[in-house]
Amino acid sequence: MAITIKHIAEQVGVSKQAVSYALNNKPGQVSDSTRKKIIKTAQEMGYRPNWRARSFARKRSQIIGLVYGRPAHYIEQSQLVSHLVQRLSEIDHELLLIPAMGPVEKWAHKLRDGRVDGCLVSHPMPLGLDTFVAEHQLPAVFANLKSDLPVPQICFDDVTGARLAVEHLLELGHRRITYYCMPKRHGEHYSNEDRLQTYRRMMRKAGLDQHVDVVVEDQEDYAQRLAELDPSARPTAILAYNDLDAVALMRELWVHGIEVPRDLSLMGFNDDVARQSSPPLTTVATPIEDMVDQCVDLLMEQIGQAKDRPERDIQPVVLPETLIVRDSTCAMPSD
Amino acid sequence: MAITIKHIAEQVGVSKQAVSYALNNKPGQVSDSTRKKIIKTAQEMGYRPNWRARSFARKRSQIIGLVYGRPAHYIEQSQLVSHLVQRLSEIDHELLLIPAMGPVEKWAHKLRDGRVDGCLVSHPMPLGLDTFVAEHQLPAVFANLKSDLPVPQICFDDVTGARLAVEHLLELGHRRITYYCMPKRHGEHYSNEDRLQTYRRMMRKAGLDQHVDVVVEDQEDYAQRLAELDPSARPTAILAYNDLDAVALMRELWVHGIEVPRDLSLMGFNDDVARQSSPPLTTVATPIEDMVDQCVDLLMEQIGQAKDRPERDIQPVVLPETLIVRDSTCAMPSD
DNA sequence: CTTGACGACTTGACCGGTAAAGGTATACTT
DNA sequence: AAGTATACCTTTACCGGTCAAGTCGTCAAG
Repeated sequence: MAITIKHIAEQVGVSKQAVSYALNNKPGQVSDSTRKKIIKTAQEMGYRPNWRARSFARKRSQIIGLVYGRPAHYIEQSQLVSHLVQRLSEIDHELLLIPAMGPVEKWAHKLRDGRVDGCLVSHPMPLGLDTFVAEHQLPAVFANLKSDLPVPQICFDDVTGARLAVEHLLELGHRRITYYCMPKRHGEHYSNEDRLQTYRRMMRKAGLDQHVDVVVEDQEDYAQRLAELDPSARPTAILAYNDLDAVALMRELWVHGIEVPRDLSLMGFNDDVARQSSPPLTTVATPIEDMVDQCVDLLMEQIGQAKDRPERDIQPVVLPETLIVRDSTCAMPSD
Repeated sequence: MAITIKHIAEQVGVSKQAVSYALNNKPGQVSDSTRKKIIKTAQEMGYRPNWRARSFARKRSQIIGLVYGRPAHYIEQSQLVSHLVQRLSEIDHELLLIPAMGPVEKWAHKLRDGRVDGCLVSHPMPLGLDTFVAEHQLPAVFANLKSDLPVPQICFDDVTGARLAVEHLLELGHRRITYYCMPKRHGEHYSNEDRLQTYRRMMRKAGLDQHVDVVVEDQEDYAQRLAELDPSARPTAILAYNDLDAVALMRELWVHGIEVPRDLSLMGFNDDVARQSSPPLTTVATPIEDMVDQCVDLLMEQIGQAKDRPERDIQPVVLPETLIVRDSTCAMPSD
């Protein structure tokens, strides 16, 4: 049987409430001497506040939910999760994983029934969650997601990021540049759209319309097809939608005898697994940690003001992306 | 203001308790007609049980904690986490991440104060946690960890796994085989010990004592040193402690002009990132999903019987490992 | 006709904290 | 000396469920 404040109260000879005051450091409610006595006894008895009772009474669980879609994306998210946990622990909060499977109604109630104080929604956005959040005015932040609804959201400047990427490849002398991404799946990341559009615009501007070659494919097939092409017809550079796809493609290319960057320059986005590949991938970094920090701040702000609710101002925050040049891209041989 | 059972009770014209009975499908306490009426009203009013109140009253949170050490290990754990979440959701539970930083006393109380019903401890084991768990008889399972204390634990058969690996390399004709691992850090995985010992034993048995060359090093340095060695003195095969280290080493080797498997066969353990490398890594798979399943079962068993506590029988469960041959190992040129 | 069993509720207490209002004594005004 | 502020504690109620015991008809058995 665990120790409760009642036990301490009896032991010290004061009321429950006095103990509560003392242990919560409420100022001016308890004399210093009794406070010390109470704290000492609590420590001696090994008291730990019952977390369930406390969150019930306080109407706050100190838990933040992370809502996310397909579990396969976990690797991509490991940075996010790890930094998020870190950040939350600094403010004495914890992270609950809330997989979003099936229709919103099936699981979204978990965000309203008190198990979490607020939530962070991560890519890919479960269909209809923005509606749900807006409707119930839930404390939530959409991380790296875009929604038209007035929900707090933080995302990256993919337009600039893609511009940097294309510029990098152009500067290296590449002309046959392909944008590469996987088929669009339900709830797909908006980033792809922005990156793709920017790529197209940049290519057009550079007068390379005829080779605006966008591929949405299956990896193995694609590598095979590239290998069969005559090198003079093959793209000399590929800009992949993200690092994970880029690295996977790099492997397939290797299998088919195309070596990066000797035969083909390849780059990705996100700077997540980019460092692990051979060769290390040139990429456009998305500052995940900054994003997490901002998400947490925004979320705490919402939770704090939960009562007054002075209509939240929903300015989507946009974070900058930066080019990181590694070894998977190189200049065209000057011929 | 959220709907509570009290509201429903008033609406239907019955007592709170009747509503509770009806909604929890307690048999023989409520007539079918009122039950239906209650359920219908609850649905109409959009009732959702207050999760905080419920877990307080039931003394059960339906939350399982995942205790883990250094956050850097997150990638390795993504399979575990993703499958664990999946599995828990099937039994209506959720996963809370509990990072173990600093001394046990600082955070282990979280496992006792009711925020989780039980926990799964993952690699690396926080120092002293087994003692804590044993002492307080907490519902917990140590996943892929070994402890001498009587705590429930599930781990892999690393002896057999390492044997398979070495046999594989020997069969390919390799003789200069090196076991490669990173310097031992606090709370290091026991697997390394078992794998290393088995490697040594196998090599001795094969009469290759003189070349029992175990390296514990820094990656970049090591690749450099290998590159500087004369190929005839260099190991022809490296068995890395895990895939992550193996892949990282592969990259460094590539940088220094040593190509896998042409110049050197390389393999790892775990089959986590093995498929992503170029070339795909030969590895010894550790069946994470099986492990998770067993962990969950074991944990639920403990939680269920929490009251009677018929002294738990602590038989460490051992799961088999299997060899997966991919493209990073090949036969020695027959000379 | 009584007794007992049972089904279908209701009542009151309780989980372990917290919030708010309610005493006292002491000190400080005026 | 009466009024009032203040410091320090206690009392009571409450959060929203659940548990266990109690009530009250009804119906069957004795």
